[in-house]
Amino acid sequence: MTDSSPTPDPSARAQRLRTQIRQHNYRYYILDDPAITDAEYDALMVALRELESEHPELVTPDSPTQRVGAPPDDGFAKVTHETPMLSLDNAFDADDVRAWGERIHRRLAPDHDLEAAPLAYVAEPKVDGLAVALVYQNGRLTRAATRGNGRVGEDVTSNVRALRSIPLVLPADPAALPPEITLPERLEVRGEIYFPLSDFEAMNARLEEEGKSTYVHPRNAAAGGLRQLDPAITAERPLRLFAYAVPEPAALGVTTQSGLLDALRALGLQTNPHSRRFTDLEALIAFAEGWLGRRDELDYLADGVVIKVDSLRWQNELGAVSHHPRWAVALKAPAEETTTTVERIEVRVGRTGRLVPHATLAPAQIRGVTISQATLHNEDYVVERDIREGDTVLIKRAGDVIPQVVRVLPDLRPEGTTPWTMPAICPACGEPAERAEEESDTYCVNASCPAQLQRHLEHFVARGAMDIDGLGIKLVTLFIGEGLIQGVADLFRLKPEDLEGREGFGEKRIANLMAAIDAARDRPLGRLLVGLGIRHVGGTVAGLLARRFHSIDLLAEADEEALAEVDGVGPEIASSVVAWFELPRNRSLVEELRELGVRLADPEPETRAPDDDGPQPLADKRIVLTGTLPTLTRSEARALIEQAGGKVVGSVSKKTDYLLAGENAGSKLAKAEELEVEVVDEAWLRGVVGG
DNA sequence: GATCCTCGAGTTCG
DNA sequence: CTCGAGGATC
Repeated sequence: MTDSSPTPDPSARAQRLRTQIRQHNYRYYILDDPAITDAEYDALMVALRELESEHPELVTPDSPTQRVGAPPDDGFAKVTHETPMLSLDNAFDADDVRAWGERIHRRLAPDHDLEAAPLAYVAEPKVDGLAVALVYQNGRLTRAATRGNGRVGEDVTSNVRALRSIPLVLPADPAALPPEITLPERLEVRGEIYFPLSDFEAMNARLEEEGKSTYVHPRNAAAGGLRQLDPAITAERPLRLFAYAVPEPAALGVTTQSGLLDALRALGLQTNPHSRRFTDLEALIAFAEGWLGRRDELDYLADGVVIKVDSLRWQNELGAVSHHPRWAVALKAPAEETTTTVERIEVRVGRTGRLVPHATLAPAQIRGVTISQATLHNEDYVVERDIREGDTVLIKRAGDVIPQVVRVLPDLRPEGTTPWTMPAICPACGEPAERAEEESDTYCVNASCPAQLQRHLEHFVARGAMDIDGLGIKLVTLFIGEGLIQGVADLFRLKPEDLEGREGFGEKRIANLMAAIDAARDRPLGRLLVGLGIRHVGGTVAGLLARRFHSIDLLAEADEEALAEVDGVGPEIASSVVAWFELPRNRSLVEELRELGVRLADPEPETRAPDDDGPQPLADKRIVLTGTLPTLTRSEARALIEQAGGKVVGSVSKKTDYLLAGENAGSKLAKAEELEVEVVDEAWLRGVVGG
């Protein structure tokens, strides 16, 4: 065996074994050049384990034997990502990529001579796996979290620690680390965890042999593996990671995406071996399209090719919109399509009264998932494609998720079909339906339409609105069916006696439900406004209105002009709000809710006038943010500014009052100086807002 | 008037 | 996730 000369000192011997094992992991996973057989590797592990069990005091938390720790006891803790994990903008063909290239050139051109220093890009196949964020503190893996919704993910540290392909310690091989790369105290690495296809097939073959059920999709198997409550099971799945991003790359001493990938590799993390740098976008497109056609040569599922601007400085200047960076785009592989037949087209009624045509399909498989329904959106969608009952249609899963009818195959149309038409009446209540001239949607305008009422109640109790725990679609349906409730106000009139003696309603459940309804009386105004279902008023707009008006009475009195003064509210939303409060039935609903003890106002700080948010030192000031601030994130700075009455705008112009600049400020700083805009820093902001 | 971005609403399957 | 449409900005 490799460790053939045991030293008398167990501590030194343990050290040596650990180093050997780490090096073999590194060779196996990163260099793809194993120096020993699996059996030899296992023997090293056995030796280390024996040594550690004889000398428990020698066990260190980062020892390879400690990968599988205690299973988490209940579920997974939530982790908030300090820098949100954004998704990628999609391109569906080469022209979309060209348009993206032109957009970023247009954005950078005013401030830079792009002729002299052409943009470079980095492209690599896009792995269809699970995005994760790994945190290394002083080189030790201390936390691993899933992407989740981008802002909050799940803590899967103990599971990720169980994966041999992910180093517990960085650098994995100090000798291979070039001197110019510095390991910061805290390093967050982002990447994609995936199930290699060869291993996936082997696992399925084994499961089948054992008579167990197999996995349909490698991503599900990888996700299932990561979310095992028992990390020992995770350890059996040979999941791998491609690292591709670091939220704060400056700390690593790199200036480009390609340099970042080199650094990650030098630290011992695997990166996509097919990553390539281009200065010619056309050459890159050829490369990307090449991979789209040869996806099956890869040992992982790829759903496209990721393209990024190479320069981190330019990435920084391009910035991001709310859910994707401007400096990257994913050229998506065409979604897998298949054919099926339309069994029926029916029309459903949404809570707004919108009539939505819907196709029931003969069940069809796409990538192992059975599709049996698809939305047809609106009248135009069906009529333009001339989709009829009985038709054979091409379907796909848009974004690999939402079933979509792409087009009809007219040659396969049976005899005797008739074109589909939007019904003139609401299928639920039979009242006439209306479609405004310039709109694509048809509405049932009957305010007492039972379908709308049902949807409305479901919405009222849902998360995001009044959030009544334990009250969902099922109970709403039951309560309406039994005549217990006819509108949202009736929810607050429910008494325990109404439910007693019903099947499934024990004492405990009734008490819980009553408590949940009671708790809903005290929701913030914004949530109540969401629940009321005013057209164009969702979570965001409701929050804006609540912040400005504080109470439903003041909101009800506001005219269109006053409403449109709120940033984010224009004429459409304003008129929709006014129209809602003009209806007598809505006014009386508000009165009923008031009598039933539902809170209709947000508490105001004592010293405040109704339309004052406290001191407004930055009232009407327009401020641009640039660079990295010492302690505040961009969104925190934005929140502070807005709280003080200021407005954060995207680009420097004559109308800008201040430029709030941090480190690595780029063109905005130059522009501000040119336009003689006052440049300020974080300390100034804290001073002004009294922070 | 064009362009970019954000928001609301409805959406499927496991 | 996708669609359509509203709003901000230049």
